[in-house]
Amino acid sequence: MLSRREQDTYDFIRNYIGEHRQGPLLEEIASGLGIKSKGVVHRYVQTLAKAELIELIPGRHRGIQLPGQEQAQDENAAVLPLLGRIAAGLPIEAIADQDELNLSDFFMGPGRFVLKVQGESMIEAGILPDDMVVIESCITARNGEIVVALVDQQEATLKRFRNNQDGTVTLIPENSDMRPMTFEAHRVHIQGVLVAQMRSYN
Amino acid sequence: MLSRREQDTYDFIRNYIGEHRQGPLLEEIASGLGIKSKGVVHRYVQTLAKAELIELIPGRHRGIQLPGQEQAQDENAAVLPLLGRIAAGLPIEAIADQDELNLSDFFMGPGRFVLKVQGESMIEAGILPDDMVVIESCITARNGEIVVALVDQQEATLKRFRNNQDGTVTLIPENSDMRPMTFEAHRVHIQGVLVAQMRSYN
DNA sequence: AAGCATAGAGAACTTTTTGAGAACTTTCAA
DNA sequence: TTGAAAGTTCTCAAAAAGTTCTCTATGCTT
Repeated sequence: MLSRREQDTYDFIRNYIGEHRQGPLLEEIASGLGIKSKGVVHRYVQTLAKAELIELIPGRHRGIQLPGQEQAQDENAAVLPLLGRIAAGLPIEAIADQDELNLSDFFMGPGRFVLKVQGESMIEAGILPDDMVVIESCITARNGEIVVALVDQQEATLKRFRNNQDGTVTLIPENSDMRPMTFEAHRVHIQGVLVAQMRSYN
Repeated sequence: MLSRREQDTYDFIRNYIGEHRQGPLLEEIASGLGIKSKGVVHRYVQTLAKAELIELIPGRHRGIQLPGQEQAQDENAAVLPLLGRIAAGLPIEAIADQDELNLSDFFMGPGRFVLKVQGESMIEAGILPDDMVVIESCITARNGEIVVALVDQQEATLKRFRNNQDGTVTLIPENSDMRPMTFEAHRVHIQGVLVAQMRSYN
């Protein structure tokens, strides 16, 4: 847990980098926080680095970075820093460990493609309009999987899949305003199963 | 990471090549930057070459080039085929056009990191437990944005943000079972804003 | 009162960054 | 071919910035 001034220092650094695209000098932090001694700031910066909230290149002028920055300007290895777990319900723990999330591992695979979602039929499964869904091409699905299905060779839809074992299958929307639909199995062609989903807030 | 004068040198070179379609002399760079010693410029140029920001032919007069286009497209760009739109509500159109979705464009950016969601407080915004959220580090947010906020320097939570303009801010969970919480502004530190979300079904 | 954590000042020191310039080698065009 | 022009390699130095100290002060807890 950070003290008040450590938090101030952290906020200043992020603000500065957001504005200037480079790390601040210790003396810039000092004057920004109304501190006269860069030795004091150095102490705070070291604490932040130890908490892995920032990364720093020792000795280097302006050698303060935000985690993950170096990858961003490095190559386009699609890797993001994985900082920890965030409580979306009861607050649990603050930002902590250090790891990496490789986007390729997360999304890529043979026979996969992306579709953009229209409509709200899967909204209760957390799939919203304009989300992108990653589909792995295959022609069979297990019960409960979310699939892209073509009905009567005409309409591709994203639904939860159930095989009724009696020659019919049911496509279930995750939206209480909509009804599941049951078809004879031969009318329904599976195009693929949902393996991932992504959304951009821009 | 470049120092100030290294950056100046790089800017000058790119400017020069853009204008003259050939590399500058060391002495042209020197006079352009107000440096009297070409030895100094040589040192900067070597640094830029080591960082692969420029390419140079040793010894050659005007032997400074910008990196060729060959590195522009690279081998493991995380790209998935984008096949089209899928109807999650009423079935609309079948798989159609051909395009690409670049994962880097979708997710990457300076100062971004990933957190794993715990709890169900944002479930009605389509953010489920175990989803990964991409956060862009910043310390301010606009009303309505979803933010990672630290309350009393203890608890990092994902909530929708509202500034009440009276010295208080409200953090709003997207879950009708939970109540919005209002705090004095100084108790709440924004860690970043939500820019993307992803989920894997494995 | 003693001990501890936080906060700040400032001095002394080290390292990085920047610059000058001399001496040398290579390139290139007359 | 050859000499001026340009690139390369040094050394020296100073300014700027980071690092490491010690000292002081103020609360808070025990």
